[in-house]
Amino acid sequence: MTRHDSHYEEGTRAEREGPERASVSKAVEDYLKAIYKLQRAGQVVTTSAIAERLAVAPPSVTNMIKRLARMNLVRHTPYRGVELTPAGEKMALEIIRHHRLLERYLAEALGVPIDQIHDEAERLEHVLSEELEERMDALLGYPATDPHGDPIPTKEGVVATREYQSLLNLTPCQRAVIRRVSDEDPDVLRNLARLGLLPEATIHVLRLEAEEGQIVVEVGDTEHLLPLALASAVYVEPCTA
Amino acid sequence: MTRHDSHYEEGTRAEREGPERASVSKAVEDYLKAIYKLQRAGQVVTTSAIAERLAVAPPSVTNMIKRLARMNLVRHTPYRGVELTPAGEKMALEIIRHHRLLERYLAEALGVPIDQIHDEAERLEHVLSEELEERMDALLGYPATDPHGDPIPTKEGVVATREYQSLLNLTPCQRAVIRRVSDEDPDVLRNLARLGLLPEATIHVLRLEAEEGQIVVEVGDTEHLLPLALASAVYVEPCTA
DNA sequence: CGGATAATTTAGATGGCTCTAATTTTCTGT
DNA sequence: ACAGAAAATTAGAGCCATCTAAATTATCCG
Ligand SMILES: [Mn+2]
Ligand SMILES: [Mn+2]
Ligand SMILES: [Mn+2]
Ligand SMILES: [Mn+2]
Repeated sequence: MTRHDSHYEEGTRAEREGPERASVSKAVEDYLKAIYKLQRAGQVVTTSAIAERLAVAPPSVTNMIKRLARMNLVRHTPYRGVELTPAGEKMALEIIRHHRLLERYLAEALGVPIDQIHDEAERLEHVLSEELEERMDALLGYPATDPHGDPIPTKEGVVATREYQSLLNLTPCQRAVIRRVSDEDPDVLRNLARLGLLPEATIHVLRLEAEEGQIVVEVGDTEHLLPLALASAVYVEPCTA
Repeated sequence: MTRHDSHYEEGTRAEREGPERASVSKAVEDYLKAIYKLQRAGQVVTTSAIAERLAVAPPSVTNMIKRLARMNLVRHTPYRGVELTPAGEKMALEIIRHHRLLERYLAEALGVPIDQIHDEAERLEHVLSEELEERMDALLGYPATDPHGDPIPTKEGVVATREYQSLLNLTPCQRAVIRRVSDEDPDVLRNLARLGLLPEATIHVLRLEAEEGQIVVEVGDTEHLLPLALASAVYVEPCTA
């Protein structure tokens, strides 16, 4: 064979991995992330909790757990649940860092609406290189949180967790700064964004209309009737002054 | 079971595909792109050519070709080669569009060096949403080419192919504008970038030193001895004036 | 033309990730 | 303490994408 040195333009480059991090599949990364989130939410992490979160069947989870255990990313006690090893936690935090940094980048640099950034980041997080991560981070000025107010773990895997209280706990006449909004439901998020109820905004609780299931708040100069469904997605830090 | 509506933050969203384009795997996309490139380079597209380009074994290619044929993305004549169907070509162009748009975005918006943009784009191209594609395109002002000078196919799948002549064909004293540089070899690319020999640059050929295997060119105000290895990667449009 | 050689395909296997159905273990309530 | 329910695992299967070794088909050349 005359080995004509492959003339390609955008084909796959020859393998030359270098001293990169252990490359794992998107599936593995998603499981680690799910386990991390469940673990951090308290309680022991069960097979069914993972299955529900990832929308897969329980046997798929058992199967994957065994693989993760073989890779020393989780510790598994059969019938009892899993726990991330330090290596597993490190990897989970790396992906979460990617996710939140991407969310911020998408919102800030590309103007993607806040209710769409999650899904975009969900796909991009698995293919973000360290190089690009660093560039985005620098370009954004090394942000501490994503647009939902969740902390961005550092490159070293340190995450500054802070608990804020629900807007529902505020009493009339109180002022507070929004610190976090739940990124669970895109619809809720879209509505919060429409009302300007996003992290860093200052709000003023005018009155509670519990019977009617709503709260009257002032944002900027306008009053809003806030249904509880929306209010419960907002976490705040009361003004001390 | 009490179906507690899954409280997740960044887990996989429930399936609600909508009227998206037929989602195919990264592998399928890579094969289509490879076939497109080979097809456009003339001749019939053989199993071994694809295998070499994608760095996989020939039986893997045969296997995938059958799958692509079943999906009506290629036409396969056993032992004779493959050809993209219109649907297959459309998909190939879509990925190439992603790739080149991403290259441009990475270079322009994130300052990624030109010799690194290819590999980054290679991973990102498979997860770029139409939404993001549109935003990047707009932000860049709807560019016609990528940083290597290759045309970016339109959303409709139209690609403006132009052939330029090699810098090697120029005669002494001729002036020309660089229109394209080969993106084959990152090292070559890095060296070209260092000398300012990138698309849109104007060069002036001072003399050919064929025996010594180099060309003396002027870029901006400085002279460079250009080894043939570099010169052969540069394609130009001679100045008519 | 026909044999050697090269290209391609077939055969058979593997790993990753998923599923359903069946089984086993754990939990819970009386 | 134990029966029934719930949760987890095992068993068995499938699809995707890859591999090596063997068989088949095409090409090339004397
Ligand atoms: Mn990273
Ligand atoms: Mn977030
Ligand atoms: Mn697209
Ligand atoms: Mn390019």
